[in-house]
Amino acid sequence: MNSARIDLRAIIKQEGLRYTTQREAVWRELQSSDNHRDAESIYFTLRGRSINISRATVYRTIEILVKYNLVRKLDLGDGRSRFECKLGSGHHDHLICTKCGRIDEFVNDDVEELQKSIAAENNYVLSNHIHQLFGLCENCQNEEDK
Amino acid sequence: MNSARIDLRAIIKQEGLRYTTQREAVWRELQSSDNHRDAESIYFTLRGRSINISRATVYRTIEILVKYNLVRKLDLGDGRSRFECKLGSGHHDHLICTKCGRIDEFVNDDVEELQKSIAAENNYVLSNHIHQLFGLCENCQNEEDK
DNA sequence: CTCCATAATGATAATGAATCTCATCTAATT
DNA sequence: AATTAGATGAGATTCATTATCATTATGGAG
Ligand SMILES: [Zn+2]
Ligand SMILES: [Zn+2]
Ligand SMILES: [Zn+2]
Ligand SMILES: [Zn+2]
Repeated sequence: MNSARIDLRAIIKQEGLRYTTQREAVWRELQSSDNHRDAESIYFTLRGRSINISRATVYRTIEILVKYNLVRKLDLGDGRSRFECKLGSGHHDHLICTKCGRIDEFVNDDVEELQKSIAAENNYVLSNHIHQLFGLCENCQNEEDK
Repeated sequence: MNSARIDLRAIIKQEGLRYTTQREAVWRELQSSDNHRDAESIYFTLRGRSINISRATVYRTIEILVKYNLVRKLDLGDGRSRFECKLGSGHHDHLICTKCGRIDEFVNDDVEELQKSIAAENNYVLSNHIHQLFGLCENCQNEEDK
């Protein structure tokens, strides 16, 4: 339910930080809407709801959410960071349509295992990875036929 | 040997473009030095060799090299693009040390096959992918023990 | 070799995402 | 209500990259 909201307040408090309307708004927005949002989009959505917030605060709040592992930061290669709420979904990677920008998610345990062995072979201790597949989604393939 | 240089001249000419000293210099620099160079590094190296070139021309030349598939553009997540000459090495992906910035390369055909099946399952026609593993390299792990 | 059209270059301004500054505001406790 | 330190907003700043445009130089024609 809204355990998520409670989570943020608890974390915020525990760290001696303050639970502000701006922080709550960004967190709710990231939870309730589609994932893979960029900062500008969050900023405009909240402004459109008459919530008083600045770009700087959007960025600062997201930074906190990422720090406390509630939000994942994505670099999809288009110059702006995207963010997705980590509640309610496990680790996944992304398929991105180069034509329409559609983003799909995939989970593949075999690849995850191979990543571990690649790291081991190269004497790396892994912390994270980026795995993104770019191409044409089904819709955009069909439009190519015209 | 220098078939590469000939390649560029041929491509340049074929497109009705002009083979300038700046374009040759950038291409030679990318061929002769370590891979994973950023534009600024190429700019300064060439200036250091008394080659007259501007940042804009470095970027413009790299754009051409990427367009004609001689150079691959990498986004390693640190805010600046890296470039690597595609001659003399097949497709590979990267391991990146988050502490010292070291970059290693890996080739894994099993992963490449899995990428194809993931794309097929999701009805995507793949064009390319980004696969980067981040962690601590061997040296940096040892320094952690201090 | 010289001329010429035009592609290419360089200096600089502009862009855009993200961060920083700092005066002002406000959450949270007393 | 007063207090205080953390949080905010407006605007400046940074940094990589791109755009502008006057000047330069390539490469083909003659
Ligand atoms: Zn599409
Ligand atoms: Zn996702
Ligand atoms: Zn290292
Ligand atoms: Zn490489």
